[in-house]
Amino acid sequence: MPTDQLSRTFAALADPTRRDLVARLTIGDATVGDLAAPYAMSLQAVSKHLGVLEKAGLVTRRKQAQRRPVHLEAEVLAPVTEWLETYRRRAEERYQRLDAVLAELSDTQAGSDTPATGGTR
Amino acid sequence: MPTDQLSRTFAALADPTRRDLVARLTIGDATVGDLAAPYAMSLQAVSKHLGVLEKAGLVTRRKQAQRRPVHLEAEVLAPVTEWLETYRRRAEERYQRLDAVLAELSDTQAGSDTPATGGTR
DNA sequence: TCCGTCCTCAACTAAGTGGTTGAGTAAGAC
DNA sequence: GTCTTACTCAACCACTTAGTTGAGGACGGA
Repeated sequence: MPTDQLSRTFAALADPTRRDLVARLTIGDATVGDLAAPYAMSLQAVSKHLGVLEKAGLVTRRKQAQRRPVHLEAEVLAPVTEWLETYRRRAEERYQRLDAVLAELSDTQAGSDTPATGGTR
Repeated sequence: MPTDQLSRTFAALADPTRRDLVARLTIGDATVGDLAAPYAMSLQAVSKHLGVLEKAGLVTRRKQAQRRPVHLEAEVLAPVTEWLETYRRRAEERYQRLDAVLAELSDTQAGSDTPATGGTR
């Protein structure tokens, strides 16, 4: 896994179990045992998943006696959303420019019967 | 890598080279060779990266003589953004409820020394 | 027809992932 | 003290990933 922050966050969310953990943590903090209960995998496996989320900064673990309550740090989702929105928007703008060009082209064609001069494609 | 769509998309974006490819493709379609040029890795490696993006549905490849122009399918970013926004919002709502509880608690403390008679506000 | 360009496929390697089990640690309960 | 709970750490496994090199296919140009 590459070491940059955005990559770590994307990678952390590229697993259904970890996304489910994040989803459940929006309800409230929970201990490792509570979190692990619903899954058909060992507690250790879930602890590892939490480790991945922790390295990505998505989650922090407090100490409370033997418990280790897990807390969601939802702010770090923001840069990810931002990246996605930036490029989705950029792509959309490009389509709109393209549509405009096509519209102009078909106007030209409609206006005269001479075939388009600059026929690309 | 798990086989569900959302996981594939997150995983595809969890690599800086692939994110850069997506970013550059918002400018416009490009051939594999053009895309590979700036990177310090083989053409084959870039072709593999494009394969990953293609499996995630983020990209399609046309045939045009020997060229294989790559096209970005930006719509598939939407479900990812949606997932992120859903849970970011859910977490935020929880914080606001928590803040409200805390505010009420400190109001009660500040307002009188007799314990709260009823919910103020 | 042969040649060069553009690209994919196949095989391999090193490193990382997601799971397992077993052992160990820290802290409250008795 | 001893026991139990809640968890982490370490070693191991099968599998995937990101890169490499080498070979080859498809197509346009001379």
